[in-house]
Amino acid sequence: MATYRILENPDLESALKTIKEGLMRNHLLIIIGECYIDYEGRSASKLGLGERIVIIKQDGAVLVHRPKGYSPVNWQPSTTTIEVWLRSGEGLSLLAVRNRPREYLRILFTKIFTIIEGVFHDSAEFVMYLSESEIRDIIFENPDLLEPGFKPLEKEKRIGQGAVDIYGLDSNNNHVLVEIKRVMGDREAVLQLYNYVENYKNGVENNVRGILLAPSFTPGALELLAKLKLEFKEIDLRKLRLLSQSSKKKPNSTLFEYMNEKGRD
Amino acid sequence: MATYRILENPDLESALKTIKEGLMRNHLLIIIGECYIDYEGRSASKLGLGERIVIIKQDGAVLVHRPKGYSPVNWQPSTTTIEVWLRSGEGLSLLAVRNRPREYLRILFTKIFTIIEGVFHDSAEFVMYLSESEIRDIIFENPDLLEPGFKPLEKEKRIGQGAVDIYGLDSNNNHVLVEIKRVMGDREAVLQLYNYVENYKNGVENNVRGILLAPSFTPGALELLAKLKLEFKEIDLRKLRLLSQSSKKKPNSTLFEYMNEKGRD
DNA sequence: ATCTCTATTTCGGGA
DNA sequence: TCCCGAAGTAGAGAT
Repeated sequence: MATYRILENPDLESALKTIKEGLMRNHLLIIIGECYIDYEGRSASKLGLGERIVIIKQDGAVLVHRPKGYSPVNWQPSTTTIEVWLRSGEGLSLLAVRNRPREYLRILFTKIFTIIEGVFHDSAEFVMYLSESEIRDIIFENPDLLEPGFKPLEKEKRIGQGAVDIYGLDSNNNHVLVEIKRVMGDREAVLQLYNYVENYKNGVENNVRGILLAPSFTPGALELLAKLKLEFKEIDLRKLRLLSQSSKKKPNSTLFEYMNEKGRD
Repeated sequence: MATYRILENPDLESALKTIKEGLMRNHLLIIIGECYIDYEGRSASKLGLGERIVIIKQDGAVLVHRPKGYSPVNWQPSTTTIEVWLRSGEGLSLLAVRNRPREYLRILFTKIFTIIEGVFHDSAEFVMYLSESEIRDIIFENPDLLEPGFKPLEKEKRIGQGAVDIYGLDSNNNHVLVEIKRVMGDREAVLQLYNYVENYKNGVENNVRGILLAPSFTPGALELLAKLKLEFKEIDLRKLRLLSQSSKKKPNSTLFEYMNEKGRD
């Protein structure tokens, strides 16, 4: 059960004390206040005064969120050291340093509105469906989805420095390299496939086909596929999801299914 | 100035009322509580019961954070509709729907520990230094950094569907296509350059050089560069940063510079 | 430790 | 609007 405390409108000394305690104990900290931010590392940035939410997670990750938008404006992934101190007459200073790559995130709070400090528990399992690797496995088990007579031989076959998703033989014993995309296939995906095919041709054979598998394709991708004499095939994610559900044991009933069954009302 | 309120240990009815008001007024909401989460859209996921921080931003973006890690476990970028209602005997249900792509995020709170609801202001300008486009501009202005006698002619020159960073002529009037990476150059960057060069050759000339500019290169990239007869050159980001600082008017003194000058103590 | 590739990538810019 | 490529991408998996 969560154990935490809330400080409202703390003076900076109390804020400092609370934040220091939280950091020492690897607690979660949510600091809401007015601050400046500077970052220097792989790049560098600065951000003027504004009201923000700063979250320091229990593993030391730091997030700075503005009132809008999905992305944090500044951040630090799980950091080795976070220090905090008072700068008399200016505010409360927080420095988060990451070692590899060496990066510095500095926050200067001029006002702190609220601090939440404590321990939160969350050990639930996170399950994600229909990742690319899952699609690859379904195609491997159901090779006719690619084309009749296709014989898949290897998943993640190393070719050069990379690995093609599926390698196999077609009904005429041509070598087939299959690159799979879970989202719309773009030029980048085509270039990836091209690289595998050229690499494989150089190494071994000449009768090599490259097939890009995706739910849809950008015009640029289709043009490039034609130019590079590569093939493509659309996959129907809905169909794959059904196959996936029928082939493996049903997961425990989810809230989502539950809600779907019951509806909202 | 921020205007907000904090509810501690609200019953679900009060929580519902506060969240509804916050949503109606496009306020920021931070909801800390115990919840289940299901997502369905481009992919699908489920997450069992655990203690989490849910942030609903003033533009409708939704973030669900676990106690650890940089990334939100579930989220919804700025959403069209968020609904919330009570499910008697079960908890408080929140549904965030995005239209393109169509995605559903459902959160069922079984307990709500704390809610923060209010308006926060942040109109400060965010400035980022040494983005790729900035590097491109510096090279364009200082072409000798690439090689003596290089004459840059065009930035972001369209070639096929993409655009090469810099196009120009070398001292022998060869066409030169320059692809710039701010981070370590990898195989993908080489393929990108290769694609531009081939496309340009087909279209026009034969004496076309392709040069990849990056602070460093992966072994795979170097191998591929050799194979495809493309060139590369290392750039020194520190040197570029100095050039950039001296060539353009100094930005206002930043907290970062200030701290550097003064030190921490 | 390094390299490669995925991601519910998100985001911004240009056609 | 779609498409393309950057990002302080982060994170996982393989070598």
